Amino acid sequence: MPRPRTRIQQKNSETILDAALEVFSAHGFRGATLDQIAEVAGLSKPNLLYYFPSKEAIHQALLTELLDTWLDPLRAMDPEGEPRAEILAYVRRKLDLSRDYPRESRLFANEILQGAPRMRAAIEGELKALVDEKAAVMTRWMEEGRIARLDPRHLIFSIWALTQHYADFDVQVRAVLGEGHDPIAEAEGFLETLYARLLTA
Amino acid sequence: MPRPRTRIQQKNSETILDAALEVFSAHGFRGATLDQIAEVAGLSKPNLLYYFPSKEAIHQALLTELLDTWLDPLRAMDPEGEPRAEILAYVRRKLDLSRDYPRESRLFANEILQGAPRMRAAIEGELKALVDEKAAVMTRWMEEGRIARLDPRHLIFSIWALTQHYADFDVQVRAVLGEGHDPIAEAEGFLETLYARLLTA
DNA sequence: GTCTATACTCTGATAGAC
DNA sequence: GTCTATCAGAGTATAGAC
Repeated sequence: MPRPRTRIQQKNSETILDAALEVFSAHGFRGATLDQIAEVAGLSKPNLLYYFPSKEAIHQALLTELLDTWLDPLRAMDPEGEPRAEILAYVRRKLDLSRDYPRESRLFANEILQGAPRMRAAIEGELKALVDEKAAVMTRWMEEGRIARLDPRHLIFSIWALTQHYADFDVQVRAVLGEGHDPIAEAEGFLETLYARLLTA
Repeated sequence: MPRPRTRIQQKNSETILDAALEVFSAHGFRGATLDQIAEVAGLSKPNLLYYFPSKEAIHQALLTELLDTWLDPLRAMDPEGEPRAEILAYVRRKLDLSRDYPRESRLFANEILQGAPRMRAAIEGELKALVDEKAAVMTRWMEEGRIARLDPRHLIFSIWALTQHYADFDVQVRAVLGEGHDPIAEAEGFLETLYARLLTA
């Protein structure tokens, strides 16, 4: 993969990655083909492989980029802030990701669902470390009596599950709700109520 | 696919379906190969195709079987029961599915994640109808003041998301918790608390 | 009913002209 | 840098012996 130096290289790399995100997130790694990605990108298949050495490399580039986006909302939770507000803001940020980056959410879900074959290290390392850190903060908040006592890790899991559900299971959510709904807008109110009640001792 | 008449046909069909569930749930439809399924089943590849006409047919057989298993816990929610107990029992049944049938959960997740290409009709039909029916029951419970007012469909989504997360994202959950945990046992307590607080007005 | 051998298609990747 | 042509391997499915 040539380091993107010229403007055209920069642009093509981005075009490829965007097309790859579209296809990988919809079909998984194995289900996606270079032909599809090339078609979406508007480039020839050999041209893809001029910018990236292999299909695997394209996928890896996406995952690496993804991890930061994915962890940012939790990183931004301020240990010195007001506990309830911090947690609700975290929920809102995660929900924003489901709204604005549903393809990234599905890429991530595909990867975990299949046993995280290409992300195991990041999950056991970076992700776990961040959760440990923030779980400690939440535990302190609970000991100070500022929010209700709960298992902080399962609390975090619940936020992941409830927010990502609206991106990952979008088809099902829309099918069940029928026409004329904005699932994520509705979810925002629902989750606000849920966490307000849950965190009140 | 020969209707399983003899005992050996019955047995082989089941062996194949079990092997297929193992492989499809771990790798998705495209990611799974007949070679893998044959290997797990301990049969030859052509022998698989003696029992089922195609890879697609094996997958379809699994999905059809799956839907009933999947909807049963919600079907069993009794409109005449005690509201809080009925909903908590539903949560527990769904969590039992995540514990006892994680492969089925991942098969379902893979299918929805990729836009439900082979299940759309069932989701828009059977699934939606059941949710509509039970949402009406919940709405009545709310109007009678027996549980807190909430959007009943998002309440159901929350139960799906929170329980299936422990099967679908098992790798991540275990990586974050580290050794010496029983994720689903812990989740049971957490979710009991969550829904007790949520349903209390 | 089950196997070996094989046909045929798809797909990731490369060669080489321009 | 981009394209056409093509290779090699994998994968679904079938033919036909036993």
